[in-house]
Amino acid sequence: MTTKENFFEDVYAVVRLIPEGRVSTYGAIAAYLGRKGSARMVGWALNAAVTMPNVPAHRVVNRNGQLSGKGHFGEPTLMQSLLEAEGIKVKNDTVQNFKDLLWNPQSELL
DNA sequence: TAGTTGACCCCGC
DNA sequence: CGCGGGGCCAACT
Repeated sequence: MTTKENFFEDVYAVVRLIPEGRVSTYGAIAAYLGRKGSARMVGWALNAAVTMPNVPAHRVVNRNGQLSGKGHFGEPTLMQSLLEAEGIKVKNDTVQNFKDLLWNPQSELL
């Protein structure tokens, strides 16, 4: 009763630690949790994160900087709106200057 | 119970 | 340089 919930909570914790105006990637979070290569699980956790308040899942994008999960925010424009509201420029469902805004838990939290 | 899908990523052809 | 397949772990049907 603790395994999966622990994994979910862990993902939430990292996502919540993402600074405002920054973005992270599934692979980075997955690697930080030890599920390196299992980035899909991070996506699953974030899917459940929709029901979790205070979890800025909109700050989590794929390795390409694209808003992969924008279609899961209820409205396809919500994710982009939230990112732009934080000062992040989004164009064509892709984070501009993504490389510079990328926030890596393994490096930043270290 | 078993099969398929999924907010992904990497390698091979 | 473009396309396809495999790998990962868990949830859904």
